[in-house]
Amino acid sequence: MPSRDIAAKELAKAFSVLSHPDRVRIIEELGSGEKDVNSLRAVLGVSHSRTSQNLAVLRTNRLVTERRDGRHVFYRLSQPELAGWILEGLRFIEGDLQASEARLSAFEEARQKWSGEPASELLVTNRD
Amino acid sequence: MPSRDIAAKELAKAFSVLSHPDRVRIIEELGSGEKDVNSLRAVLGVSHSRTSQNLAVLRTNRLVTERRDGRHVFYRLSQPELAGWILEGLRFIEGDLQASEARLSAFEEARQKWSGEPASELLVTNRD
DNA sequence: CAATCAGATGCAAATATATGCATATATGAA
DNA sequence: TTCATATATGCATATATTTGCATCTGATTG
Repeated sequence: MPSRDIAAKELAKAFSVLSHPDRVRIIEELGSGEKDVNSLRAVLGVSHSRTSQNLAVLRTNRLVTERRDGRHVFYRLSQPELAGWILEGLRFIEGDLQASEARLSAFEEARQKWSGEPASELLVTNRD
Repeated sequence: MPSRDIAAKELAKAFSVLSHPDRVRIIEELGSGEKDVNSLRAVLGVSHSRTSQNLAVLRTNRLVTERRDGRHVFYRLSQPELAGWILEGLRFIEGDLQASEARLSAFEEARQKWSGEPASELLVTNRD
């Protein structure tokens, strides 16, 4: 398989990991520091199984890493720079300026949340 | 539905537009200037229907714009920087190692082929 | 110190839904 | 009519969601 096919396939796969609302939200939440499965579940307001399975997708694709502490499993972003890259891309993805209102405001909201302070927790504690 | 949910959904949908190998390839090919449907079809080596349908997805989401010239329809990126941005994303895929040797060199090769000069055509001609 | 129990999470099978693709058909320009 | 492209339809595959069960860990009880 030609190199460009391989690269395109990998890129597409990477994007498909990001193309699920729950996973987007998880990344968003983890942007401000590690969280355990149950708090993610609570914030997202979805079933534990759904939370767990979407975390599995992120984990399998190495977007997050886990840390076990007792009965709880804490997740964090494995490549914080990734969030920055995504952030940059938003303005290209929104295409020309006539993208739908919904999408534009969604991007705006994401920009604000994602560019926020990078996890006080990550900087200070990191106790394990 | 809370605005965060809406936002996450929009973001996810935006990413899903990029989560198909053909569409990634189209974007990268258009990175070096506008092309008509049939040359895209030829480069990708897929059916015309498939080409057209994936172009439709990109068009609907305003990532590309069309220009008709006689019987031919030329496509170009709405935001030319999009191609380069996606290409940068390769490094995150490489980043989470376990990427095989073969894959790494495929990435390298793809990078070279895709990072060609950014469309002299866009700068000069634009004849229509 | 077992033995047991409950909380937190993972995993699997079944079903629902979405997406991709090829074939066929339609449009629009020369 | 023919060429270039677009769209519709139906089927196959993939992805998501729920339900139920398994596992692991820490706490409790006897």
